Amino acid sequence: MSLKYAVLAALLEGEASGYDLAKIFDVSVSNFWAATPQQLYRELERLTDDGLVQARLVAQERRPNKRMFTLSPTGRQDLAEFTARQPKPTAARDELMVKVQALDAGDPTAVRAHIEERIQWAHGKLARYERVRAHLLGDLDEDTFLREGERVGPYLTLLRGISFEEENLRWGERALRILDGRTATTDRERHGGTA
Amino acid sequence: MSLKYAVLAALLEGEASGYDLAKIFDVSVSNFWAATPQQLYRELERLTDDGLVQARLVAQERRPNKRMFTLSPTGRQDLAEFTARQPKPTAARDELMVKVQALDAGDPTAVRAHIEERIQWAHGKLARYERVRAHLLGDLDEDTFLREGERVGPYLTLLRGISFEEENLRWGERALRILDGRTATTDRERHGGTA
DNA sequence: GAGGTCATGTAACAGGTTACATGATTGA
DNA sequence: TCAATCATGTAACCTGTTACATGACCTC
Repeated sequence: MSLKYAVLAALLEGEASGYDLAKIFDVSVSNFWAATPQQLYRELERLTDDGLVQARLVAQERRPNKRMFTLSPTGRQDLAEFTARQPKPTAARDELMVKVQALDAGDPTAVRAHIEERIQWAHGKLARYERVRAHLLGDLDEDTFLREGERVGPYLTLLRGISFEEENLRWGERALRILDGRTATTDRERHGGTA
Repeated sequence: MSLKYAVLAALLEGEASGYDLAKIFDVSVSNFWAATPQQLYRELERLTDDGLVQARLVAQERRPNKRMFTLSPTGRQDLAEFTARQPKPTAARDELMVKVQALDAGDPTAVRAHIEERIQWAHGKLARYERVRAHLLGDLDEDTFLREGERVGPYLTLLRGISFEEENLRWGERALRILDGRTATTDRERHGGTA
């Protein structure tokens, strides 16, 4: 049900094609709501049928035709009412953590490598977030933007995305140190100790 | 597909009924994999059919009968192989953030109230996590446990859950200050300023 | 000429959500 | 007596995932 509103909220930025939305979801919305392009196309179909978005066909030369979608007044109002309703609690789905949970009965070396990949991933995400942040701020400094900017919503969700990835980094580094501390112990036990 | 392994990983703690698992998911596993009781019952059915868990019926007096589930050797091996495979990236689903994203076109007062509720929720989760942490540590201090404890996996995922909720708290407080700064500005503009 | 981007879509299946149902026991 | 706890389950529906298909362009 919330994918619907995530799409409507994304369309607050302006007219977009399904393809555009897929990219927007990939770089920013995915921090709080993940969706595949297929989900988006299906959802846009429904939103158009229900009159919450307006679609117009744009013919292109040398490119396939595309459909551009805009929030309709009904859609905007539906979205506004949604913001007033009480949200459901966060539902996390992190496969890495399932592997970490089972680490001791599994393959600790492989899980260690997965954690390292997560750290690299977080670095990449943070770099992209910094570009999104600069774009949102435009030529304002942060304080001015937060006091007077027209739309702080996207900035607030971005801040949450940034702190999430920073925590991934901190947690990951700590987890690696902990795991290394354990193999070190095993090594000392095996070889007779070097403390 | 990962719910399967989240259940198997939870059964590493020992034999449990569907009802027990629902509680375990509620207090700890839900940080990285949320599931309703109905999902768990269905999954346990499948895991039993596939021989990854063993079920035994326990007749009770004054209580409905229950089925207790244990990891089978096959299940344990399947879980170990799972830990070695590369995890999919995290998929976030946070309805509050959808509302925050649309805040400027919605009901900022209501969204502010949702953020306050999220803060309260985070306080509650943190309190419960501290109890889980004390339980995991037993009578060891943290360093010793991390070096020599038999199962650090659940402790590592717990640390991630704790830092997630602490970030919710920090983000929420900051978001409230930002929103208040904006209504204050509007008030000054309306009434002629008090700076 | 191989792989990436633009741009959309179908179909089949797997997984998640919600509502409902049962029924005894225990504690406020 | 009301609500919560223990304990499981069915059915219907809605969402999410994966594989596949099309086809022209652009860059290496």
